[in-house]
Amino acid sequence: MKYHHGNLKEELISSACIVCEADGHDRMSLRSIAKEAKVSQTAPYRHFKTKESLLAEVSARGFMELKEILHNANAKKTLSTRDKFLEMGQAYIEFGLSKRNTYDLMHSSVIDKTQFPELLNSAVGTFEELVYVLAELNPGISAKDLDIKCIHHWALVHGLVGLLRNENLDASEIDTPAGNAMGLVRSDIKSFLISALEV
Amino acid sequence: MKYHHGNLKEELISSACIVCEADGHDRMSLRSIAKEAKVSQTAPYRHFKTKESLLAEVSARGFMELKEILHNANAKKTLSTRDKFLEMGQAYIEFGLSKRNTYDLMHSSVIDKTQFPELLNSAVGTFEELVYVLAELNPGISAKDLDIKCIHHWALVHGLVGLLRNENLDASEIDTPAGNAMGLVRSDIKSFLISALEV
DNA sequence: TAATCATGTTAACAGTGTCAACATAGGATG
DNA sequence: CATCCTATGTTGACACTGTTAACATGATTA
Repeated sequence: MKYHHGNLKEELISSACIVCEADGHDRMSLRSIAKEAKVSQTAPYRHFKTKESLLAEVSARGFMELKEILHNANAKKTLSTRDKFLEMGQAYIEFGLSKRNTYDLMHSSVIDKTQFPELLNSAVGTFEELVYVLAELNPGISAKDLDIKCIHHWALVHGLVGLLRNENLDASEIDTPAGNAMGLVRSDIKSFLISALEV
Repeated sequence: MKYHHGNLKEELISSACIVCEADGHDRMSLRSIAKEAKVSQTAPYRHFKTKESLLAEVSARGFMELKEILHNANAKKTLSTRDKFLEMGQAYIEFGLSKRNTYDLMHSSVIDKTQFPELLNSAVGTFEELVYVLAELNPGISAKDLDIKCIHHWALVHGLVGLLRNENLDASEIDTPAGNAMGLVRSDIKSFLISALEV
């Protein structure tokens, strides 16, 4: 039994990523992931100043993964620009729905992002990928209008993820117009995007 | 010193509303609001099965307040239907930004809304107000298309609140295109809505 | 070889949600 | 009016949390 773990920081982060996605960041305890790494409950404090800073790392990885997903969607050379754009929208939404709890953390207020610059950089990546494709799609647009258009579309997909994630409205046993519409949208995200993104 | 408080449930809820908005729901403890009501730390359990169920009450009040705000915006008789619609969008966003932490709770996953039917009803209220004005704005639209349009616009304002709330992007000392665009949108929400909602 | 320092451990503190057992008072019932 | 029931309060306890201080270990470096 060696006293020093050797790779503790990395193991804590990847373990935290798994637990956060499985249980939600608010139900993850530092002690439990320390135990999982077969290490004392205060060992994580040699690598992370606080629990928040470990969560920041998890969040940053989420943003990086999302950025890569968006980048891949935008890199499908067989597609038209418009289709790449739609593909990105769909990929974004699917990420938000499949990595539900991680996505939650990424936009949670438990992390004060002004204190984690590298996290901020990761978060901005989402925006940048959108800029590329929208610029291609709107030749001659002013920089300001382009930025606003990005926010518009980012807000749309981000908001849709938020609504769809809220299982209160659809998939509940209660039959409401809102719930039914949610189910409709969820079952065919691409059609929704086509009707919504087409301005 | 009377043994029975007389109005404890109501006092706990309204106290929780204040604390949640001030500190965020994750930093609110049952014990602290019990102490604030000058009552033992387990007294709340006579009125709420769990902390979650008290939070559900707070969330429900948030939805009710939001519904009223939207209703008032939609009831301004001097405005055209289109302007009422814009007014609602702006009111929604301003609620999300001013009642930041409450809005957070309302869309948080710490409350399993399927277990709180009255909360679900309140949440659906947001959707209903939107249905009214969009139906008026799109005469002859099919029920299905109307529902989808509602989700579209709801997602847009909901998503925008989420992005603007994330102080990581604007108001940070770091100068990024995303941050600048956020500041632009925030400074003139109505203009943004006009450009975004106009399909 | 000796010292330094990153990285581990143990012990402790204050705080949390929650439950079981008990106390009180006010309204219903005889 | 006396009695009991029940809603509502309290005390004490449990297991858990994040976090800090003090100490231990062992690899790197002078």
